[in-house]
Amino acid sequence: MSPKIIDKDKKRQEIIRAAFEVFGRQGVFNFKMIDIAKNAGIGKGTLYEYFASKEDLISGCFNLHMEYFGQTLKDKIESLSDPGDKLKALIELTFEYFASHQSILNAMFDFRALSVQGKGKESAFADFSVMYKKYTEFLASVLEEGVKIGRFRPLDAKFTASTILAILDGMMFQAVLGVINIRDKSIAEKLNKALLEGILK
Amino acid sequence: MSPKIIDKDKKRQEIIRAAFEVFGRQGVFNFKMIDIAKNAGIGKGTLYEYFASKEDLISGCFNLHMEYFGQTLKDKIESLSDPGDKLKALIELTFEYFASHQSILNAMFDFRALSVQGKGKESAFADFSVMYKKYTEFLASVLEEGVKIGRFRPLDAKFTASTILAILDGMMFQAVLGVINIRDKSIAEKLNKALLEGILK
Amino acid sequence: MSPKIIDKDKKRQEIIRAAFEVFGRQGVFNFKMIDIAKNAGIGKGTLYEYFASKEDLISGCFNLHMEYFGQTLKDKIESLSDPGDKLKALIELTFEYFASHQSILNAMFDFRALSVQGKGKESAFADFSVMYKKYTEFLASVLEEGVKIGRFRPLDAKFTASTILAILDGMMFQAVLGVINIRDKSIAEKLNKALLEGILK
Amino acid sequence: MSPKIIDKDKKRQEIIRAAFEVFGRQGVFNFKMIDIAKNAGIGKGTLYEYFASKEDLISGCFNLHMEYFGQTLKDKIESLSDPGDKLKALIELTFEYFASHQSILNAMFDFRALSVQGKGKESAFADFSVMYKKYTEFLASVLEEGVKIGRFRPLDAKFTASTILAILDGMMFQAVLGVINIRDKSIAEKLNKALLEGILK
DNA sequence: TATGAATGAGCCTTCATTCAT
DNA sequence: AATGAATGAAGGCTCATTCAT
Repeated sequence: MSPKIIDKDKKRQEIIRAAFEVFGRQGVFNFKMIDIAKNAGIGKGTLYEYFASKEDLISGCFNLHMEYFGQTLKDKIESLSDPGDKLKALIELTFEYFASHQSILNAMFDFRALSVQGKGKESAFADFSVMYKKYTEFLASVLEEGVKIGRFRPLDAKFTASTILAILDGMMFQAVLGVINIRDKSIAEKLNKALLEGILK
Repeated sequence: MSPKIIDKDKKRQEIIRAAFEVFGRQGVFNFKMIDIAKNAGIGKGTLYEYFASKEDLISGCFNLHMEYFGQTLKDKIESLSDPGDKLKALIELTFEYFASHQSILNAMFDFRALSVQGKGKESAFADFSVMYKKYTEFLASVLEEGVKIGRFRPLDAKFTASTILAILDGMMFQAVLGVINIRDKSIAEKLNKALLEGILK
Repeated sequence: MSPKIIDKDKKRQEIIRAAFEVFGRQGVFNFKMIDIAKNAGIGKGTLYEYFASKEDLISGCFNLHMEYFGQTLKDKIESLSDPGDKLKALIELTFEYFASHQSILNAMFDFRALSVQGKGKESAFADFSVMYKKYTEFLASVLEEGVKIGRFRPLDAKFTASTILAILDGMMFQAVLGVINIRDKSIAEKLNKALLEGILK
Repeated sequence: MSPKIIDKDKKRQEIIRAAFEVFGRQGVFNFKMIDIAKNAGIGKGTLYEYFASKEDLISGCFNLHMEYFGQTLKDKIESLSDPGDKLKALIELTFEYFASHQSILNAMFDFRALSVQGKGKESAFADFSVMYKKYTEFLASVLEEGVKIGRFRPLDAKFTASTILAILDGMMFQAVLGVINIRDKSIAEKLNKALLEGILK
């Protein structure tokens, strides 16, 4: 019975939520610690009870949501057996997830910039490419499975996986730019149709 | 049109070149003005003879290369008449351009982050989405032209254009992450093949 | 005079003991309140039940030990009648006291720095010079007594007292620096011998 | 012809001078960088053109004056040949130096506190005990020389050197406390007389 | 009484920009 | 035109102190 720990965890989550709001408004490169504190309704010093530094807070936000997004995908997709359904679900979930977490979506692209160089040297951001590799491999395994059971045409699984990820990624960025509307369900549908018609036998 | 003006322009270009080197090394979010001055072999104050501010320097770098890249595409593509060739050239040129300007590629993704919000309020970066729209429209017009002359199957030109851009964009990012090798010519080829087989009659 | 008061006093002493350990390790200028709380095995807030402020805690530590040291000297010296023995005892006791309270010795020199200026404005530290004057006067009275009864040669009591104190002080500092070993009994002996041979008839 | 270097050095000295004034007023433990900047009549940022950090400034001040004091002693004492004169000069010079640099004297005792522990871990302050050893050895060599040539009585050179240093040190501290007046020339004289009468044959 | 989570005043340090030379 | 010394606004982080439990 240690309610303090539960509170601590809740508060950490609440800070991360507040942080994403700030990221969405001011960007991951321009926000100040005080902005997040104010947005979370706490004092500046309190932030440092939950995060060791500004960088720790940023990577904490990133890690939490990558984990959460990954888990969301995993849970849904593992419940499906047909590789075609899996592919479809993957695309739909990605659109849905970021459609309902617009502020996280914006931040993701800042995280990507952070992950590539600069401060990210030794930090958790080094994992961005690891994450990409993992997703590509997962996608490739779905594709290979589909090919094996004769559900998909023969294809270069690795290349196709990479391409699908690229499309999703590129689309997300266009959503951030406001060029396309991620909430428009027809986009995911059209994408699914195009991909499946191009891949399915 | 005195020689001085030419010198000024040359020096500006030289500073931009030096800046991209620094961006590639330290990122667009972490570099200091002094870094670029040193890299360009000039004094700190001299930078301000050529750029009004740090932000002006960043957007100057961005704009110059977008212009240059756009011109490169335009020159090549306008010399072609077949929409299929145009599409092919677009993809190949994009890969080639960034394959031979790796440091610019890295910086582009930082520019994107900058363009979305934060400092970008009033700056030249607001044009990032404008540029995207322009490219999508251009691509769509190529596609529509191809459809009209019966070279491409009937398709949703706007959606397809958006998707192609997304693929290119996503691939570029994977290159930055080091997950794919942009210099590998077979990638552009495979992409072309897939797209054209999916689009061509 | 309830038992609670006794407990309070005990705990205060215990905190002071813990504080000196911390002083010895981290110095009187760098320690944090939390360090002492942890070292005393109590909560941060509890410190403030026993000391009104950080400065109060520091001066509390200082005062307690000056009192204790003063009392130790007094008890011993008042039991002696011969001024020569008194002088000898003073030197031996000083060496012994700090030899067996190394961490206090270290802290004393920090206290001295504190006492001179800075925070010391209104604080108990202003008494450092008062204490010095008192000791000099006491020492001078011993010397004068010795001169009066013909035990010491005629001498400038005030100056000699000041010099003896200076020697003790300077030696203590060399002990802190690790240049001499305060536990080496021969030092106090040599000092005594030199002083007494120089002072005694 | 590089006047800039000369200026830089001069300004560094000027900052150090201003710093000692501040040390004397506020102590080495309580001063703020802005205090020194204001006292030197420069901007806060300018300090960092001359010193890498607060700690660097402190140790810079300390080192400069130890060097200067050491040089002052050396110059004078090496010009003398008689060990008795050397000893006399050492004492007089020490009193004179700190009598005319009261603010430095105050700061020295803070430096000592710093040197013993805390921040001084890896810093230049670790040299305080080295300096002490050097002085003790120098003093011992003067004493041994005096004994050898029959100017001094036989004595324990190391112990006597240590004691003389202790007296000087202790006296300086009493001066800081305001218990004795360092400008009172009779003190150095009395000390010299006492020492020489005790040491000389 | 004991606690430790919360707080914010305060300070070191950075760095874009200016301007005298 | 070119420079770099000087600047000070700005912001991350610390830590003594408070106070609700």
